[in-house]
Amino acid sequence: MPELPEVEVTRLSFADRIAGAKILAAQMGKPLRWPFDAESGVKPSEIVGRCVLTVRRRGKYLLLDLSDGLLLVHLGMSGRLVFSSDAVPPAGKHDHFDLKTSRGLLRLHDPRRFGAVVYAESESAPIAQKLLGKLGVEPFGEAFTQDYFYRAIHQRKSPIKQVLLSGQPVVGVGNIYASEALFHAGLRPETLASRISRARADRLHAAILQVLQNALDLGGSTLRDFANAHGEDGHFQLQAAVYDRTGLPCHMCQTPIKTIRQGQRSTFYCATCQRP
DNA sequence: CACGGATCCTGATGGC
DNA sequence: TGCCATCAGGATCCGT
Repeated sequence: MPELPEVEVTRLSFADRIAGAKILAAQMGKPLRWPFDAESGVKPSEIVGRCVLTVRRRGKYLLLDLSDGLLLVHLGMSGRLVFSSDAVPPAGKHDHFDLKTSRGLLRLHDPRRFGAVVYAESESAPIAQKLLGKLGVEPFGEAFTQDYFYRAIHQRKSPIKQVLLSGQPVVGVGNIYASEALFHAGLRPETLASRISRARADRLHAAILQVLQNALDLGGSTLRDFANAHGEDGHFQLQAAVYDRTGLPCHMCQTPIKTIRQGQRSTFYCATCQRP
């Protein structure tokens, strides 16, 4: 479910409220993508008594810095975090991680269980490096320049849509925003990344930033079940230009939006507004 | 090494 | 109603 905007919206919705909280209990439910103690050997109960200092984001991961060590949290496809200071109902069928703190309960709800909560001693620990080490640059970071982007995609032989999804040149762009960015850049998703001109790469670079920023401003996309940690929906989906609009008229030219399959994922585009 | 495909899991939806 | 196939916001692993 969550791409960069949704992860960042989630982070912003509870980071300040949990900062400084003391951990009173930590419990895992059903297994997630990786065990909590993968490579570290540290069990949930061992972080009791530590404090949550800050909540950062790297790509689609949330990093909870503890007074000792950190937690890497990933929402996968269907994950959602809820943070509440009020009385909270007992863990349900799809609640797979509870972090009880002095400021409230942080709970991971994740029906498909592609998400993860993993402990690492530090960002340089093997497990942290395994998960974060190969990520591309942050779209809103200084390293994401037009030069960098053009050179990076110029070396890639795959269709540009797949390159955006790979998290390689740049992190945070998932299935919704890849289609949206390509629409705003007027680029066909099947276009081989290596064949994109500098001028069009620049347009795509700008489109990625614009689409992600716009989604952030709107609180993310709520297609099925996304909500921030307060339980509030996002509104980006209401203005998606192509995503999930198969057969509906393009807002720019009225041509029906097309869907294709790329690497087991749906891609949406306008065959008139977007050129190879 | 870069690429494409299979894969993890549960639930919603649509056709018959 | 039931059954089956397909699809869903991710990303790793494995074979080529």
